[in-house]
Amino acid sequence: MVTKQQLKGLPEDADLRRADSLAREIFSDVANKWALLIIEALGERTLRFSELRDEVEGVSHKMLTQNLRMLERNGLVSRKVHPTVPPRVEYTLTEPGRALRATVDAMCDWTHRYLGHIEKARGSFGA
Amino acid sequence: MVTKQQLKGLPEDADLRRADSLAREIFSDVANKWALLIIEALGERTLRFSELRDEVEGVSHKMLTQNLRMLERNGLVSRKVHPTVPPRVEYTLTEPGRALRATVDAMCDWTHRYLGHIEKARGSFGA
DNA sequence: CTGAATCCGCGGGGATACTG
DNA sequence: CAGTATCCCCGCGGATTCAG
Repeated sequence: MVTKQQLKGLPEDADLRRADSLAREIFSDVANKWALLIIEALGERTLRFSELRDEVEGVSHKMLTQNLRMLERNGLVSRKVHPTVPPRVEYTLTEPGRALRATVDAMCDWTHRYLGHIEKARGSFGA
Repeated sequence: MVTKQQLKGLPEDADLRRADSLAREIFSDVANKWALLIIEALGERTLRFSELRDEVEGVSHKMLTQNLRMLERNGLVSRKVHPTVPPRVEYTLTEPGRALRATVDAMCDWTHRYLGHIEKARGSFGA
C-alpha cells in the first residue's frame, strides 16, 4: 500500500525534485546554440559587446544581449562596465563559465573529429 | 595589395571554409536541448520510440520524431525496425553518437556541480 | 506502436528607432 | 558604443488526425 507520506514525497525527495527541475531549467537555458557559441567565443579572453557580435558569426544584436543577460543571471559571465564615453562594456567567463567552456570545447572537437563520418552518413541517408 | 586569387581564396581555403560551415551546421543541429536530452536518455541502452518519449520528459511526439530523424541523418543514432505487429522500432547510439554523449554527460555533471553557484547567482541578480 | 501530415497559435528572433 | 523598446512576421512546436 502507498501512504499519503509516500504520495506527497518525503522532504528529501522534494529537495531532490526541486534540484532536478532546477537542473533541467539550467540545462535548457544553456543548451542552445547561441549561448554555447558565445561561451566558446569568449574562451579565456574578455571581449567587448561589439567584439562579441563580430566574433559570433550570425548572431543578432537582440539575441546577443538576451543571451548575455541570461548567462550573467546564471553567473556564467561577469559584466564590467567602464564609465567612459563612449561606454565600454567587457564580458568575461566566470569560473563556472570556464568550467562549462571545457565541455563546449569538447563538443567542438567532436564536431570536427566526426565531420567525415557525418558527411558520409548524410550522403547515404536518402537510400 | 590584395590579389584576385586572395579574394576568391585558394582551393584549400575554400575547403576549410566549407568544412567550417558544415561544422557550424552540425553544431546548430546538435546544440539544442531536445537532441542533447535524447542522446543523454539513450546512453548505452537501446530504447523504443515510446520508451524514449517516456524517458525524455516533456518532449512531444513531433519533436521526438523530428530530432530522431535529424540524429539518424547525421549518423548519431541507428534505427532498427522489427517487422512485427505492432511495429517495434529501436534506437541506439552509434559510435559517433556515444562519443558525443560523453560530452553531454560532462555538461550534465557541470549542471549539477554548479547548481549551488547558479542558484546563488540568480538570487543576487536583482541587486 | 510508429510515424507522417495538417492545422494553427504563440513566441522566437530580425529590423528599426530611440536613450544614455 | 551599449542597451532597451517596439513592431511584425515567420516558423517552431503542440494537438490532432490518418496511415501502415
